[in-house]
Amino acid sequence: MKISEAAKALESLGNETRLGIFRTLVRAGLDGLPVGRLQQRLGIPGSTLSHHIGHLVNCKLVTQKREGRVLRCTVNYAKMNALVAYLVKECCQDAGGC
Amino acid sequence: MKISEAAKALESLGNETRLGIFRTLVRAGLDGLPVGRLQQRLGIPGSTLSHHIGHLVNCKLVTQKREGRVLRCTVNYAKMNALVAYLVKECCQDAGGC
DNA sequence: TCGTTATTTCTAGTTTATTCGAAATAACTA
DNA sequence: TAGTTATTTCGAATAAACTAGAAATAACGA
Repeated sequence: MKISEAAKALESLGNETRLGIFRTLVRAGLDGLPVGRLQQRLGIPGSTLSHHIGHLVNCKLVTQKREGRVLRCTVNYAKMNALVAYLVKECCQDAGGC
Repeated sequence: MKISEAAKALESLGNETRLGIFRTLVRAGLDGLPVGRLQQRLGIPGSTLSHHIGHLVNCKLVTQKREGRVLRCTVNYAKMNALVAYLVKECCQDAGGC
């Protein structure tokens, strides 16, 4: 993983609204949640929510799949794992507690 | 760790310049590096560098200790570990690959 | 005390992000 | 096709972040 890619993903998670969206999706498990359900749970205006989801999708932390009228959002665990692996590998070397 | 705290740390690392600073400090190991040495290595103007280091210090990912004329920066591994732990615990639950 | 080195704080210009209403698009159902 | 629901895109306002020169502060040595 390149540093620019990691920074992009970290930046995405580094916004409380987006981290909240992401965490909600994580808690929803492998099935994820439709955008509308996220909106219900988080109480964010649609356009704002869509903007933030777009951010997460753009850096591949979240994927979307259309199911009829509904767009289902799911955490991309592979990407998340790669990010954590990057942090541990590139940014925790030589650490006492790592 | 509260979500706001995690978001703040992630936001800090979510900037390529700061992630570069952080990674350089990690690679410097437990001794860290003085600000001036970071400046030499990264080629960033002093005021800009200071601004970014301040950001990292503010969210406690980096600590600073004065040694005479020099300010030595060191990675706060405990904080970094806590952040990674947060990501794994709060944001990787129910994951296939976690 | 004066000069030098190391670093921060101040200030301001420029860019980028956030927010959300309104309008547009997509997909279904009657 | 018309109506309805789900979601995005557009547009524009506000806020925040980034950058870096210049001035200020801190610590040392002569």
